[in-house]
Amino acid sequence: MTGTTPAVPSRSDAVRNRRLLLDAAAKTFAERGVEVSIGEIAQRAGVGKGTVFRHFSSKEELLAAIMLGMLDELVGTGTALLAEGDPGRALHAFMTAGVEIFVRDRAFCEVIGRPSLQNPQVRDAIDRLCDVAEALTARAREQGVVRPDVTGTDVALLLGGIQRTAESLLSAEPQAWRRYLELAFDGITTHTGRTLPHPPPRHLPLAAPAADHGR
Amino acid sequence: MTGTTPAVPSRSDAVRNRRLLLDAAAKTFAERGVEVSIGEIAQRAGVGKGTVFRHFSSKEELLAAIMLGMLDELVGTGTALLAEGDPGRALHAFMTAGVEIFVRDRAFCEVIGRPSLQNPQVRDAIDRLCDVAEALTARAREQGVVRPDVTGTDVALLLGGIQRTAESLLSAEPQAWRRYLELAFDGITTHTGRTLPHPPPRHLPLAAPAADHGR
Amino acid sequence: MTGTTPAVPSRSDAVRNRRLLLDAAAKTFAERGVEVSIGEIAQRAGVGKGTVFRHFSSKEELLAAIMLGMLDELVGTGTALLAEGDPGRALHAFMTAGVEIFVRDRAFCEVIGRPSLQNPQVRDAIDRLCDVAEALTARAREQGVVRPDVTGTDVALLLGGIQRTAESLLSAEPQAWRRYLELAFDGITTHTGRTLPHPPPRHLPLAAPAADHGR
Amino acid sequence: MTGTTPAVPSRSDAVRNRRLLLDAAAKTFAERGVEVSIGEIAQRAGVGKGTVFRHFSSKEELLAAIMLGMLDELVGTGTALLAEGDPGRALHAFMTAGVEIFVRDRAFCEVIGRPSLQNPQVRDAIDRLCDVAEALTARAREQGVVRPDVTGTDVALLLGGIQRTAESLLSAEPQAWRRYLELAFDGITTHTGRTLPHPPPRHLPLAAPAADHGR
DNA sequence: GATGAATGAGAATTCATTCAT
DNA sequence: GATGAATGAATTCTCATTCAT
Repeated sequence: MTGTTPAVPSRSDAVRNRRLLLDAAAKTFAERGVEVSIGEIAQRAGVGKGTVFRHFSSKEELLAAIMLGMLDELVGTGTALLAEGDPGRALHAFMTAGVEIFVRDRAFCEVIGRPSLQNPQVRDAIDRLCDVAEALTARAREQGVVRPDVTGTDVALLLGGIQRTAESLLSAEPQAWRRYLELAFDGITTHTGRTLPHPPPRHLPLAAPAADHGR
Repeated sequence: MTGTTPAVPSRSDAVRNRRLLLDAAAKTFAERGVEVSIGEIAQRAGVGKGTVFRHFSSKEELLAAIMLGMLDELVGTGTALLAEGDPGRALHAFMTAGVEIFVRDRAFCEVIGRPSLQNPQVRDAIDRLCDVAEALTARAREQGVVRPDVTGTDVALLLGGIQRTAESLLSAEPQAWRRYLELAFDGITTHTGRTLPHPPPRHLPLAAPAADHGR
Repeated sequence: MTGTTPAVPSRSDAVRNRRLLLDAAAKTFAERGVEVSIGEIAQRAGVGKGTVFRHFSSKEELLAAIMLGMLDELVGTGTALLAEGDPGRALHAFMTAGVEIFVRDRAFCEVIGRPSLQNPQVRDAIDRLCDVAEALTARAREQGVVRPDVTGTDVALLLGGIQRTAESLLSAEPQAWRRYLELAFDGITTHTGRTLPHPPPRHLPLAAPAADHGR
Repeated sequence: MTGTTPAVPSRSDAVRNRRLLLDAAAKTFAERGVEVSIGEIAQRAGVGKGTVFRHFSSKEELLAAIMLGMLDELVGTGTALLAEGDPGRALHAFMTAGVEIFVRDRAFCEVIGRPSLQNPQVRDAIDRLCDVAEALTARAREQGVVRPDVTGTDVALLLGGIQRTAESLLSAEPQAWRRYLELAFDGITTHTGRTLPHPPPRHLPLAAPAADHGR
């Protein structure tokens, strides 16, 4: 209903294959990035290439399905953390979980927030992510833990930025991202009195292709 | 003298074509990223494909030449800023210049700090960049503007992270990166009393291939 | 099972295409030598270029498959001739069959015994060829038909030499090679009392690249 | 007069460059075969690529000039050997000198007698070579040293065949060709009573392209 | 439904030859 | 005359996607 591909197949072997496929694709995309060939994913899943295209009408859509899963997992984590008593601690835990996803998954880094990923379901999931990030941020802001001009979207955007900062260190120092998470956390929690120079974004617009770079 | 490719050819037509080529490549890489084909760059420069390979023995080398120019420009800016009286202001200006390069150039973002870029000259330029970043950072640190546990390499790494944070906003709001630059600057200038959780990196190791992601 | 490429695909269309491909490649290599492009072979087989690479992972491998077939055919002929009562006649028939392959196939001439052909299966087939040549030669030697200092490897090497001797005559006189086969056969069967000046080779070492010529 | 390229340039630097070029081309072709690029030869000669084409209107023509020199050297050797008292010894020495050229020069092997080399001057030189080979062979034949049905052209053709026989051994055993020279020499000197099955060729026809294989 | 075979556009790179300097 | 810059056709190989089995 949300595309050309049935969300859930009826035959039991089809259900099983879809599961195998998602698992194999998740692992392969995570390790090798979006450039992996469909053939390799199919092989790793133990199915034929045609089966991939039966379940997902394009590579793009398969990738989107994987992203969706990760985004929703993070949304779930954030939602659960809303129950945590200490708003600052909750926000920190949420950011930790978010950066961990980026650190763990190469394809996720490569496409999240990039114009190449136009899938509407993913956009919706990103909106949900911003919402839960905003909820967590609002609590912390109200308690004075976070500076008043920082939003949930800022927080969501920072996740990828933190991973990117640490990226070249990670193979030698897999935990290096924690350093930059802390730096960023200090940046948003501290109130220096200065106001941030640019108004906070409301949505992540997934810019039109080829427009996110170059003047 | 700096490799297999003469840095500057002697004949006037070659000089002119090299210039056209570098300009076209810089623009094309900046706008479209490293995936652009040599054919497109050649076309844009108004020369044949073969001419590209006469001047640069591979696509990789052409890309490295472009990167080198940008890195050295930034190193020059940083060096000049060492003469600025206010260390904090100098560091801020340096970071602004750095992020601007990332924001302007898609290919730069795609390869800096990634294992795919193994060119030794580029590595040297990155070392120089870290050196000047360290010099600027040390001055600011000594004056108490920057927290004692932040290094020049941290600062260099942050440049890409700041761009990445703003990336998806830039097509709609080209100046949005300034917001995240400020956030990051606050993060490094403020001393909350907490110590950063991971020891500061000394070098940018240009991580071993295929190891910067995945578990 | 004999490498990365399945020796025989299971689907009938694949079997058919593989057959078309091998036939087209064999003919084209035979007529035009190793320099023919994959595109031409594909065209001649009536398939797309990609299909060639599906069946054989590189041009090199396709060529090796063709060579292997011819070598094994000759090994089979030699083995059958071991049952022939007259050892001299059997050896002669083997050499005839061998030179005929060289005469028929340009690519075979171009790569057999050359360092460019490193395929281990082909090397094994050449070893088998030397073995059967040695078996045939030994029988003839024991009967005094062949001089005592001539080996099976000599015989194997002579096959290419005989074709090469006649090569420039063949387009005008397709049977001219028989003349030089006879000359060579007389050379190995006669015992003049003189000893050959160089010790007989045991193996065909497939010389290290770039070392088979030049001082 | 024999082409578009002046046989001998008049300016002294041109004379010198032609010499440098021929020397460099001879060495390079000998070591690396006909596939070497003109650029490499030019570099080795210390001249520009354009200079090569000023002296020789195509790569083909440069190659022919080199071949010509080697053929004429061998013709000279053969002519001198006509003065040797022992006809068998003279023929043997001639063949030794001939095979040595093939062994020493990779490009020579690759093109002599092949349809790709259509140069008329080279054809004439090959005719001269056959003539001197015939003169040497005739003397030996008349003395009963060589069988009556072997001609000078047979001898000329055998030179390449002998090299080809030994080819794959030469990197490990640089003198291995002597073994096959002896075998061939025994073949032509012995008279077994059998008659060679194919009539002797008179000329080396340099077959039309693409016709020397196939069928 | 599953399979994997076929396709063919597209990429980087090489090099003989031409021609402006 | 000498130079070396420019050219562009040609090559091998990859891979998302389609479709016959």
